[in-house]
Amino acid sequence: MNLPIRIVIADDHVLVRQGIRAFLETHADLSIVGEAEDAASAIALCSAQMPDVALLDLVMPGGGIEATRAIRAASPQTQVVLLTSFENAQQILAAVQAGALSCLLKDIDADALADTLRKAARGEAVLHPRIAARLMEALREDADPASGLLESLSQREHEVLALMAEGLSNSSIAERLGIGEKTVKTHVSNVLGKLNVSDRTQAAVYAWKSGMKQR
Amino acid sequence: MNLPIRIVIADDHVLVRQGIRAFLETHADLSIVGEAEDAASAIALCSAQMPDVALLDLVMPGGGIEATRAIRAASPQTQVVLLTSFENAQQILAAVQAGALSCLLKDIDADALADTLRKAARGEAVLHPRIAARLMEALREDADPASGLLESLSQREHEVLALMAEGLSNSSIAERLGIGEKTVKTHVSNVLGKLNVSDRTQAAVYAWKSGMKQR
DNA sequence: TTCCTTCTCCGCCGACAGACCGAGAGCCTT
DNA sequence: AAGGCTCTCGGTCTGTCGGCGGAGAAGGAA
Repeated sequence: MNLPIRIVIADDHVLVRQGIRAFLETHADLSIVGEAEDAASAIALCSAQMPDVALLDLVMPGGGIEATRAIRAASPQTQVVLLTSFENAQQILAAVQAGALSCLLKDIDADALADTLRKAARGEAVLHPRIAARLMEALREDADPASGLLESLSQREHEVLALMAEGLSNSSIAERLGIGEKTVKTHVSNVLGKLNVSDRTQAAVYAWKSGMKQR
Repeated sequence: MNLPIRIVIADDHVLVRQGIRAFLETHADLSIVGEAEDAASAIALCSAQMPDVALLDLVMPGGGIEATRAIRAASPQTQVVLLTSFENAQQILAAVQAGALSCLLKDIDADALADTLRKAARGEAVLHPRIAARLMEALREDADPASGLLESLSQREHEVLALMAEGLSNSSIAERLGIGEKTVKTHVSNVLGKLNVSDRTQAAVYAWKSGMKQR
């Protein structure tokens, strides 16, 4: 057996921290090297201790996501495992993109938590099944265009928008589609009108935000 | 107990289909209403049978992702569950965005498969833990900018680009940042030069493609 | 100090963008 | 046949964009 895995716990509820500590102390290979009750002290603690794993509550004073980002920046070898009571897909997505490795619900049992922490120390991610399900939902949602406005575009206008969204000028679009530049300008004007935006850049941004796939 | 869950299996290997069928037939509430060996016949079968769940191999002639998309379009009440041997995050992401509900690895045991199918019939998603881990990796990867060119931008230029990427005009950016429009134009010109693009739309597209997050 | 970068701002000017006007041809529904 | 939609193209005009050259102030590095 190697050195014990060094862990920092951050949660704004004392009871939760004590509970987790009590759970984890029954495992000899897990060592709790510090506790914090808000984002700022969690970040400071991780900067000082450089733990293997930081176990953070997603909702805590100062913000669990901000804490994740700061800890990952200050101490890259520290893997962040998030605990959450609720299943908010957007928050979880943001947390993952901020650098969180694993996400667990608080109803997890002690052995599974210990297992997740060991995996985290090795860089292996774990997603709670219910969280995974929510994440799937979220991904499916922002995958579907269904932004309404996009559907009002004609076939040709779609093509023109797609090329606009690649950064092409009117003349380049005309060349690519084999039509006149004046025609392209007409299509562009129609697209701007239908999308309710005032210039091609906003149209391109709209296309990207809507996840227009026809690249 | 309600009506049995109607399932279509699609896999290009006969042995796999027979194996799955043998597994599932031990469950009284699961009814296999058809088998297919490629995307085209799977789509046709689902259009005709309108099953509750389609169990597809991710790699099959015609493409599991295309099959997923077509089945979801032709028979929206059919939930798609994907089976895969490999853990390619990009493919899985694409599959989820094509409308797949759950993703499993082929090393799953029969009871877990049955459980996943029952959940799928109720619209509940299941992600295989190893797939979940890969998905997390992928999400973390395309979250980090690290596009090189972006790092040559100064702080102010970053801010200006971020606002360009939201579709703001020079005057709006000036207003937002509390500086003169001429100054904004200078920054914009510098950004265009550093990013090696010729207009603000291309810069905005670049920002989006690079996954610039500083919104 | 000197040099370099960054941020700020100025004027000039050509080029493209986008609005507004009209119009002909093809296609589909009524 | 009439009306509607789409795609095509034309002209005109105003505004913004973006390039070019210049410049002052502040801060850090050599």
